[in-house]
Amino acid sequence: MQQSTKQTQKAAYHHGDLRAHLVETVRLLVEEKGADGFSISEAARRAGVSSAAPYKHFEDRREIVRAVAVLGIKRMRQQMDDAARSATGEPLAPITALGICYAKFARTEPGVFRLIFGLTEGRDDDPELHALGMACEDVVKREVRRVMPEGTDEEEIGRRAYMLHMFVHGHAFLEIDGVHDNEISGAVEHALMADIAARVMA
Amino acid sequence: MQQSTKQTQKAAYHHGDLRAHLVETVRLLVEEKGADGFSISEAARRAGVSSAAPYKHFEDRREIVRAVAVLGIKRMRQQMDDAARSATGEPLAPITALGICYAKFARTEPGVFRLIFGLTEGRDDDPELHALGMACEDVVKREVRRVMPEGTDEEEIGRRAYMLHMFVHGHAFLEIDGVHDNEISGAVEHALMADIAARVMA
DNA sequence: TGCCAAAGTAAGTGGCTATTACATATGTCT
DNA sequence: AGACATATGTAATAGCCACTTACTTTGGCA
Repeated sequence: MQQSTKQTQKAAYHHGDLRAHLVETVRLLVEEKGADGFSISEAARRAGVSSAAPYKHFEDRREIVRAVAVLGIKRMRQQMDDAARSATGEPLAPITALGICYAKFARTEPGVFRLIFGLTEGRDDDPELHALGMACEDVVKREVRRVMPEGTDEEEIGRRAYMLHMFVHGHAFLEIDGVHDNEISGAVEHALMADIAARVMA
Repeated sequence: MQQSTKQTQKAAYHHGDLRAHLVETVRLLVEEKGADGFSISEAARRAGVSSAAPYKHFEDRREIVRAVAVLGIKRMRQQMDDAARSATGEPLAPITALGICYAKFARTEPGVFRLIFGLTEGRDDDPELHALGMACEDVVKREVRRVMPEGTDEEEIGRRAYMLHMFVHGHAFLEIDGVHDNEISGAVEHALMADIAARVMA
């Protein structure tokens, strides 16, 4: 049934690809009301199917939400990779770009961003999500390695990458949670990220 | 009815101070199952009252959870203040201590920590919680001000305080969410925090 | 063509939030 | 002391939700 993803064209069965349709509907609901602010019944209603239909495609509620998180983290990793690779100019530009990208993702998809990071439910030490998180970490390490002197200890690289992660992760959360009053413009954020990158890599 | 808080001694009415008893029960449930992982009915059951009883003391579920968050953030602010004031030695010691304190709170009360920071429900731009958050921020600013050259721009102080906050906030979340594999011992965390403090205040 | 498995529905179970109507305890005022 | 208003509790209920079960429809294929 789900060996490929060309079902989109087939407009299969009754409703087309209900599984994918549900995941997208739930993604929107996660953004709209938070991961715990909506019901699967509501998602089914929006998708135009009965409240029992989702359970033909997913074990339970958690699994649906988990699917949204998995797609989200993959999207995030891709964006990080793109941002780092397309950054040019100063040596620290890719690292700065990574920070901006991270914050931008959180701002654009705060619901999914929160979901990804274990808040509430949907991922209690899930191995797949953990592995995908590591894949993001690897992007950061790759860029750190590129800037550090050749032959630098892997442990030191991990330490720097972690510091960078701490920074941007905190920044992302503080911003989407509105903990600080000051609105941060793009230019200010760029300067902040560049400053952080310089301090951490110094 | 609630003009004071000396009800504790009075062991009032049927159950003693059910309001406070409920808040404590819910605090434990928040730690046990997360802010969205339990029901008010469950809390009522644990407190030994009917499922309607909580609604004599709180408007709705959100208000109960909010009460837990308010107590939590007050506790956090107090601990931060204590940590900063009792730190001695190097000039940056209070700032390092603040970071350690923040991370320790998150580790000790991860459920409440997540709750405080707007995740999920219970505080949508709540003014009281926002004000209490600012009170924490003020502690950090006070210590930053003490270290910076006299007469430093308030804006610059805010910027440094924010950088510190970004760091420790990110660290706290990454740790309680188990994003990284490496376990962090007390000594390593101290070194990390001191390193961070030095980089930010440089 | 006829059969089977996939995908859907309707109806039901048990739990949750919150409300309503009712019962009981308490402190106060006389 | 007695009586009342009010604070505090319960039982019963409505409406929603997650999830299950039994049944129906549909598309692909032997």
